[in-house]
Amino acid sequence: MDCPENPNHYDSYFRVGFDPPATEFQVSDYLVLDDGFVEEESSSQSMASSEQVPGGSPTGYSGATSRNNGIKCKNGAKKNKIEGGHRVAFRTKSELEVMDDGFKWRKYGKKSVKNSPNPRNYYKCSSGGCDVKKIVERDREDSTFVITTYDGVHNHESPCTVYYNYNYNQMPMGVPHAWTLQDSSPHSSSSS
DNA sequence: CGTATTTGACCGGCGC
DNA sequence: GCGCCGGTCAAATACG
Repeated sequence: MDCPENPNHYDSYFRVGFDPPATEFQVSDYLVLDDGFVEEESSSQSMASSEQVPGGSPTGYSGATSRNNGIKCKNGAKKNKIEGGHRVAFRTKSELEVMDDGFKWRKYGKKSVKNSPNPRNYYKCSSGGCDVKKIVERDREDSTFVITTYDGVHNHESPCTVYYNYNYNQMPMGVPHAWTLQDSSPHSSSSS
């Protein structure tokens, strides 16, 4: 998958740790689950939320009217396991459970897991062709912590990220390579 | 009117 | 074989 939004970006994103203008999330744990590979990194870092993009809400996404083109793996046609799928788990300390990465997420389900007293929210990328899923769950011990699990990678760029890229290019501080997307580098490097 | 969100029900997989 | 849990979809509702 070629997607520019691979976990690596998030990693760099956190490492950048530029001071956020308003919202501040503390990443307590950053787990990268990639095809059996699990990396655990406990560090308290400050991260900014893209939802505070000065440009306003990045609602300029293409109206995904085709909500029907979703996966229809109902009758045995269920998708295989996470084959080459990217799984990224974040544990952030935030009052808001929904952290806008700049992408538009559509909630498609909510389920209460027995392991946690708090319900688990299931989000899916609203962009057509992008079957990225996001699972948001509050920590059962500390409700102040939110566990966000990203499943898959975006095959498109988020308007918010592009904005950041554009903005940083003009910023004196420079732009973190993490956000410097390869604007149009569809190198399908199926890293499966 | 259109779109996003909500809730419940259904299905599949796994464990016992 | 049955039960339980997790996950997803689908229809209805609410809001913009």
